[in-house]
Amino acid sequence: MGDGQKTKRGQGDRLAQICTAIRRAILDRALRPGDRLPEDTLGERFGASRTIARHALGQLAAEGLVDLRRNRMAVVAIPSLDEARDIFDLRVVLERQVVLNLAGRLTAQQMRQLQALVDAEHKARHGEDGMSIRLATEFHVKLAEMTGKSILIRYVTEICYRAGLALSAFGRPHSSDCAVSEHLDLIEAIRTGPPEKAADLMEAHLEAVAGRALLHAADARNRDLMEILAPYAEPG
Amino acid sequence: MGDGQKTKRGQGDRLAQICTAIRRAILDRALRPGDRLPEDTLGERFGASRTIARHALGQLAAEGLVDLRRNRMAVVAIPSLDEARDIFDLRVVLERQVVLNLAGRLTAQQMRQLQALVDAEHKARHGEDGMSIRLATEFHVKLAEMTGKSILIRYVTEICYRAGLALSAFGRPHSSDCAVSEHLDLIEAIRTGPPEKAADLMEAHLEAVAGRALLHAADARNRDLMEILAPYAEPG
DNA sequence: TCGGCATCAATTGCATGCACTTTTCTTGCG
DNA sequence: CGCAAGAAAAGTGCATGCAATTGATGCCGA
Repeated sequence: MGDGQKTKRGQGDRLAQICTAIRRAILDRALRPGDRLPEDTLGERFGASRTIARHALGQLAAEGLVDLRRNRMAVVAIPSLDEARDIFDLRVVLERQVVLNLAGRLTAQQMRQLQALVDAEHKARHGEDGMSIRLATEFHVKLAEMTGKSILIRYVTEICYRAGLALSAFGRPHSSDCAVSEHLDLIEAIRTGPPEKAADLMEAHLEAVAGRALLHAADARNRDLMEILAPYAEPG
Repeated sequence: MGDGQKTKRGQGDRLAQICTAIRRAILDRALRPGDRLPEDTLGERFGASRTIARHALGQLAAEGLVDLRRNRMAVVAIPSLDEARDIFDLRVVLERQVVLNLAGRLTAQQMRQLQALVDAEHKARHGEDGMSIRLATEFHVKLAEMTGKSILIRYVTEICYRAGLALSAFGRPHSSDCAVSEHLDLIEAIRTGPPEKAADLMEAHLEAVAGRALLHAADARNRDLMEILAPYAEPG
């Protein structure tokens, strides 16, 4: 064992490896909407052949993180503003469910885990902005995982990543996307509060995030060309 | 044009073709939980190589319809009773959203489309039971599509298929899984009623379906071995 | 200088081949 | 007669090769 460097080690799942790497890169804004993802490059980077990279891109496309058009190079998905809104709308619904499932049932150990994640967020707050989306997402995903319901976990995880992508597309770079204190309040509400109240807090939290990021997004960028030109289309 | 039979025609997407074929087969109960899905056979059946079949299986696994374990043959997923319950729980939440989106906004044409689907269900009612799940599912999926929200559409579609699989695993063969009249009531409620009321009706409808199928499922089959043997474990 | 067109490098789509793993069948033994 | 060990068959995991498509480059005429 402890052999050289590549041939037999993580052999297990380079596919999953590629997927998670790309997901993380998207949350970190290292990959931004529209960025190209050539199969060769991907495969080469991870010591796999195009076959694997291709398969990974297929999975990511199924998750809505990658756009895959025939005979064209794969690109990181470019969410429209409407899609972004729909994503956050549904995210609210799903995460409300998470909170309803969890309210009043957190074990001490789970509390500790969540606390640790929030601490990490707090520390990273002093660093660059890029990591904040990822850490915030990890918090929300961990919450979902605590429900133990695999379907809910999968959907929440997926939609959190897509929301992160939307934030990357529309959020202002320096906006504090997920206020750390809000996560703390959330934990407290889930631990003590009545389920409905905790769920409402989650809803408010997510609305706040979406609001901060998307409210005036149309002013800032990515507007449809039609929309941009509309005012200029009047005769005279 | 009008060439022979295979080489250049549907070339476009044999992958999607395989996926939809398997999905339909699952809803029709032609494929049942645990059925084997060898790559070769699949590819051969659809005039594609294993590469494509493999990719298709990957997609279906991502949707939760197929179980994919390393070096083992793919099988149609075998939902546990808990999973089945979680699926229906989340399905209720998602389809409530669909109804809330649609309530009071159906166009005349949309009404006609839904009516047509219910008619088809009514006709098939006289035929064998197998088709009823698929037609009922098509009704629910069509409703989701009418929201125009791609994320909602994707999740509802997926969860409907998984629910169909759960029904296939636990539902009694002769149970009328989706009462046709309930779908009619649903349409009416969505057209006229206040959103919340329509959503409640959808919830009641789905609870009824799940209840009919899953309530006593544990009595009928698929019990855990531990559970089965528990009464016999007493000493003496 | 600019737009259209041919050529070419880069890239995807897919099948096939080979190594390895699992499953099934067979055969010999208790 | 059952059953376990081993051999053969079937199947998966993955890389690579080749044809087809695309996007870019450069050329030429206006």
